[in-house]
Amino acid sequence: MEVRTRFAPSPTGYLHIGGLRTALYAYLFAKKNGGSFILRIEDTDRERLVGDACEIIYRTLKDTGLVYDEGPDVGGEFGPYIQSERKDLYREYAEELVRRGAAYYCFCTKERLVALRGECEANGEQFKYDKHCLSLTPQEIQAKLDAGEPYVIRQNIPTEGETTYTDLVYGTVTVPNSDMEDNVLLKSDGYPTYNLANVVDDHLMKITHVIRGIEYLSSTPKYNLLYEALDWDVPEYIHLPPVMRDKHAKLSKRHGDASYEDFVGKGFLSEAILNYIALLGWCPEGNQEIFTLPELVEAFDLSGISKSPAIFDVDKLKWMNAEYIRALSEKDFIAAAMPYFEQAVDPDKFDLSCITRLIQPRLEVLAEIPEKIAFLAEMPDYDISLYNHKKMKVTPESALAVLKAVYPLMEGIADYSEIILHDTLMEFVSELGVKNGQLLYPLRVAISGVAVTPGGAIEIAYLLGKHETLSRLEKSISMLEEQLH
RNA sequence: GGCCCCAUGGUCAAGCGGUCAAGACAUCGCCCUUUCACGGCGGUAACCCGGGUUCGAUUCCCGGUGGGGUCACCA
Repeated sequence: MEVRTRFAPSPTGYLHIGGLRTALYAYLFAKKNGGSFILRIEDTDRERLVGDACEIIYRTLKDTGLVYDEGPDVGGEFGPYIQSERKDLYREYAEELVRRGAAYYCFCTKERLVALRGECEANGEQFKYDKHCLSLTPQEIQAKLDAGEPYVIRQNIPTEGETTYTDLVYGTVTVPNSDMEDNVLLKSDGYPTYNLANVVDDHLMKITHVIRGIEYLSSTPKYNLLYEALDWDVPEYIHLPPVMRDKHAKLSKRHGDASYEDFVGKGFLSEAILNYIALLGWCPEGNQEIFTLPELVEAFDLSGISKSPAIFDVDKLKWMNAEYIRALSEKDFIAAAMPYFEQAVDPDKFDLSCITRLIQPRLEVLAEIPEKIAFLAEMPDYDISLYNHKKMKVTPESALAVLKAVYPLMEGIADYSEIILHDTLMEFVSELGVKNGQLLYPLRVAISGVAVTPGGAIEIAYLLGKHETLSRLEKSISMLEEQLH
C-alpha cells in the first residue's frame, strides 16, 4: 500500500518552527517510502481564522522545498483539501455514528454546561459531561430537532474498559475509557471539531501514517474508537516530541519566539533552518550533521526519532547557518547578500567579489553584513587609542611614523591592484625590518577607522580605491599629529 | 489534581547487559595570523534518586523525584 502522510495545519497565523518540523518529518517519511505528502488546511474553528495564514503556509512549504503532492492550491483526487469546503461531509458521518450508537445528539445549553462545570469544581471533581442527553428518546430528539433547537453531536465513549494502540515512536499507549469525555464531534454551527474531522479526512484521504505533535498522544484512543465504530482501518501513528524554548515552555508566538519567517528575516538560510530542525528530535545513524533535503529523505528513519522534548538552541542554528553561508558559491552568496549589501554601501562602487571573499567566512547570519562593511561607505570617527596594540608593539606614536612613511609609497603606486598593493607593502615591511603587523595594523586602522574589520589593510586599501585610501590616510595622519602634539 | 508520556554533559544527542560512556554546538586553552573570523590541535563537562533482576546495569523491572502533554462547541 502506498504510504500517504499529511501535514494538517490550522491557519491561525504564521507557521511556527514546531509545525514546520512536523511538516518536514511527514514529508521525509512519505518520500523515504516513495509515498505521497498531502497538505490539508484545518479551518473548522471559524473564530480563530487569520486572513492570509494559508498563503503563509503555502509559501513556507514552497520556500523550504517541502513540496506536497496534493493540497488546496495544487489539487489532487481526494479534495477539497480545506476542511471548511468539506463541511457537509462531516455531518453525514456524524449522523452515521449516531445510527451506530457511537454518538448522540446533545441539546444541553451553555448555561447547563457551565452549571455542571461549577458543580464539579465545587466538589473538587474533574468536569466531565454527564451523558445527560444520551437518555433522550428518539421521539424527544425528533421533537427538539423539529423545533429547531440548537444541538451538537457528541461521541459516546464507553464508560468502562480501556483503549490501547501502538504508536510507532512511543510504543503502546493505553488510556482508561473512563478518563475520556464525550467530546463534541459536530458543533452547533455545523462545523466538525478536530475530533471528527481528522478521522473522517484521514480516512477519506487514505492517510496511512498520521504524523503529528505529542499533544494528540493521549486523545488518539478516542479517535480510534471512531474509526472502529465506522468499520474503518486505524492508521499508523507517529507522535512527535515538542520543540521547547527552554526546559519549561514550548516554542510559541505568544512568548515572542521566532517563527520560520522571522529567522529568514534575520538572515538565516532556509536550508540551514530545515537542516537544524530535522536534527531536533531526530538523529541519523552516523555522525553526519549537514544534510541536503534529498539526503535527509535518504537518511530518515523512525527509529531515530526521540521521545523527549528538545530545546531549540539558536547558537547551534547559527553555527549551522554559518556552515551553509560558507558553502555558498560566490554567485549565490552575492545574490543572497545583496539586500544586505545595499543597506550599507552602494554595491556598484565596490568589488563585490572581494567583499564576499572577506565576509563570507565571518558571518553567522546575513543580517550581520551591514554592520561589518559600513566602514567602507564612510570612515567613522575613531579614537587614536585604537592604534595601541601591545602584542604588535604598536602605539599612536609609532603608528604616526609608519603612516607618514607609507603614504608617499602608496601615492606612488600607479597600477593600484590588490597584488601590487600587497607586493609594495610587503616589500616595505622587509625594508623597514619590522613585523607585518607593525605596518599593516596601523594602516588598517588608519583607513578603516574601526578596531575590527573583515580582512586586513591590503584588502581594505584595495576595496576603497587609491583616492579614498589616500584621503583617509591623510585624515588619520593629521588627526594623529594634532592629538600627539 | 486524574490520566498519558518522558528522563545521558549547559544544549542537540549516540548507546539498545560488559564501552576509558561517541559526535556536534557552546565554553576554555594553544597554533595559524596585519584586527576579527575561518582552519588545525587539545581541555573542562553527563548516565535524576532508591530498590530489585543479573556474574555484571546508563541499558531490563518496580517505586520515588523531576519535566512535558492532556482534561474546550481549539486544533
